[in-house]
Amino acid sequence: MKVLNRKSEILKVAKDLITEKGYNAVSMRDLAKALDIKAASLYNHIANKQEILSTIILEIAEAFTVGMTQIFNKETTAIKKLQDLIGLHIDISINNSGAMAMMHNDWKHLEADELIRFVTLRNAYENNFRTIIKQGVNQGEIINKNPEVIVFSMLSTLQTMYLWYEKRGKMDVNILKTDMVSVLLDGIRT
Amino acid sequence: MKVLNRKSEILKVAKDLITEKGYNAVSMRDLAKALDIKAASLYNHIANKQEILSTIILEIAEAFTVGMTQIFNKETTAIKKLQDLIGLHIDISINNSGAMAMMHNDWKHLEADELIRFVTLRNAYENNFRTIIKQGVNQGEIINKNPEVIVFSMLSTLQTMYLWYEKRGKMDVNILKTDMVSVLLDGIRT
DNA sequence: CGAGCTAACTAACAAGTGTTAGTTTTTCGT
DNA sequence: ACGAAAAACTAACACTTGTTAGTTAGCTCG
Repeated sequence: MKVLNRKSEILKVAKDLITEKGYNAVSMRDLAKALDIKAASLYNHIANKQEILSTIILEIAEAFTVGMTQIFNKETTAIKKLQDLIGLHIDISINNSGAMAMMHNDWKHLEADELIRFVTLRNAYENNFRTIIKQGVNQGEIINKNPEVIVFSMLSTLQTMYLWYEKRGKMDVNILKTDMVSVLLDGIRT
Repeated sequence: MKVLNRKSEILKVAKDLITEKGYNAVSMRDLAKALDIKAASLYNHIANKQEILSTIILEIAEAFTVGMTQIFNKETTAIKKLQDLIGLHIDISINNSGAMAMMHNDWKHLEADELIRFVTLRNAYENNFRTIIKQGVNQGEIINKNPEVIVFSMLSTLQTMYLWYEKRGKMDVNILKTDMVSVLLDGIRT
């Protein structure tokens, strides 16, 4: 089988390094050294440092957008949509923890058009999430508290899951999904 | 009244700048310019750049440790302790969003002893949290799911609250507390 | 007034930054 | 085995980084 082309390898190593140290703390020379080449050689494969950041972050942001659009447009209850969203986050987080970390920590180092694009995607995602919650409230499935509290408490859990999934002995994905649904929707009290 | 001394002013401005751009993206010259002085003048007040980071992060980390210790040692139910912890996070987050952001984003740029101290505090905090959850499970107050899922879903919500409290029209603190307790303990289903 | 302290300044350093130009080596299909 | 394409190299650029040394201006208090 043909292996990854060089650009993909560079992005993979960059992902690991930036996840560990942060975008600004990884120099092009650091990245080159990790690949056992010289910094100038990187420019045969990428245009500049920003491209590394924007490629990785926008790719995963768009994966979330695709997943959200699909779920959002289903003809089903708000609760079912939330269950699906939890599943979506788990599936993506588990296979892309590096990109998740970068999206979480380094999005603010995006520049110009790519920053705008990212923020637009993120806002659209949040708005869809909020709309689903409000539908659930209107249809009596979801408690009538401040929807912002609900939106952000669910989202912050889902968005930082990548942080602890790795660390805490990778549990079975299906068990994780049902546990997560149970905790987020029904709370933790007996 | 005597105003803040110069060092406190510097730390305050640094907090705002670093919150917005990240530790590595704020140079000593940036910080100096925001204070209308030259970079070299900063060194009359602080030893080096690290001191800014460690002072701010360790101060707030220790505030959490103090609060946790108090709550942890109370003679009361696990549920009551969790309610108090939610209150603790809200109280601290509301008045220290800059420091919260730095603790969340920039702790990995701490060095040497201060990094060790921070990680130690954070681990101790998490362990106490986990212990409370397990006590609750043993006493039948809390559902018998994987405690890790419960610990991290609560903690990630609490730790990123600073991100959205400001943005979303600062709600009344007491309402926020009861809503948060309700969502985190009893879920969102009717 | 004048000593002492606080807080600012200028000038410079050594190291590290992203990036470019031009060149050489390596790989690979024909 | 040969030519082309891919991927590496060396050398250098202009600029930014944290930090130090040495000096000066302004305020307070005896």
